Amino acid sequence: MPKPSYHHGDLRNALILEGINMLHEKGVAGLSLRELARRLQVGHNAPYRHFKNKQQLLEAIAGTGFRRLKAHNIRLELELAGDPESQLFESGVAILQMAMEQPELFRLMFGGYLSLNDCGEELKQEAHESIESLIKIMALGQQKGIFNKTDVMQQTLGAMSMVQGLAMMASSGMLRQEIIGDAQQFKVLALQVYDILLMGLKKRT
Amino acid sequence: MPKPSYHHGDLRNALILEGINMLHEKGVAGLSLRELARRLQVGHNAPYRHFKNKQQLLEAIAGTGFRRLKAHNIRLELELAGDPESQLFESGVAILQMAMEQPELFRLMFGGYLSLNDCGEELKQEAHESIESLIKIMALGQQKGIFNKTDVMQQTLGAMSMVQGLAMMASSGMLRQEIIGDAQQFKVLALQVYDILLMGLKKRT
DNA sequence: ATCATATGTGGGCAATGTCCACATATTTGA
DNA sequence: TCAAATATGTGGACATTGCCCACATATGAT
Repeated sequence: MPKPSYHHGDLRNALILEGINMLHEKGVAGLSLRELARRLQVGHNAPYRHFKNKQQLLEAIAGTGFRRLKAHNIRLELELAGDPESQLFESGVAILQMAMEQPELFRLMFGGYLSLNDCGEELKQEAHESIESLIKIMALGQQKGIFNKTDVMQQTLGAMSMVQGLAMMASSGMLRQEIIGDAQQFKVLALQVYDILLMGLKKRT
Repeated sequence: MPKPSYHHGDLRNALILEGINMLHEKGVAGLSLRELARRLQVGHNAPYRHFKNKQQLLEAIAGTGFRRLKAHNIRLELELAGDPESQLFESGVAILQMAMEQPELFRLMFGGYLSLNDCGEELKQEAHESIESLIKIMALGQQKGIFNKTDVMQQTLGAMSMVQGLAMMASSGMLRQEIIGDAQQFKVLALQVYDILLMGLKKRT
């Protein structure tokens, strides 16, 4: 039975979902609560019953992204158990893919729109959890003698920096046209860049 | 003689300078043309005589940043001629410093606010020139047998990715508090991360 | 059935980006 | 030299936005 009723039923989720759409269409600056409400056939104030302000909706949207990354990483931990090198690669690929396919979401998550200092504790937690497995990967790699034995945090930060940097340049269009022609060419380049990281991390044999 | 006249005299530059101030105070989203005009004691439409829209002012501001980086890199080319390793390091330090001291400007330049695809040809050129010397550095390093002999673009992209990634995380507050306590600690961490990059680039001897 | 709470509605306000017509300097050039 | 073209600045206007308010209606507990 349809619900042409006063209440929407699941407005909170609908806001997040349609919010993601609008984010992809118009970027984070173009995401408007009022238009969101219009799209969902709802008064311009209804969103405020579910989110204190625009920032909080953005945080919720970013949260879905972080949870997706975390889920992916957990799957990798199972599927590639004991193979930190592959885990590192695949987890990097996932971020790259996200940056290419949903650049606006990626930028919302990692571009500093939510200062992560003054945003909800929940998002902070989710962001942290999304990279938690990376720390495990590096620790495992060191333990197995694959990666150089140094500060785990250093290596984690190094790996994150490299991947994030490449992803950010890809998503911000900095090398969309100048350097990359097609997706294939980008894949090759990304692989080569990954090699540099790996050489920097691996033990010299 | 003071000029209490109808015309401001050098509004365009004043807009850019005060724009940089407001950028640091309120971030790129909080930069408002109208408040800018108010601060400069000028009608709310005066800015439009010098910039077609807000985006164009942002491009001009970003341009100053790119020119500064370019100037710094050129100076390095002279001062550290023939020492690509030091050039690479110092040019990375400059970016890190910018990201820490003027995070909002850094994010404007590299955070994808100006899609770099649909922005003025001039800015594209300036952005490109600001990283041009990095390409020279890598080529020189390979030539001198310091860096691995592979695709120069690959190494350039790798180096940029690592530095940009670290800088972006630093400027976006992602590791402001979680990982870093004071500036000293960050410097150490940055140095360690740089080591990973260097090991990835250098020839195995 | 009643009342508290959750959810949605409309009005309103200040701020913003941008368009317009108009005003005033400055420069040009005949 | 002086009128006309151009550059620059002004105020008014409009749509849009985020967010606050009081009010309306639905839902759920007692």
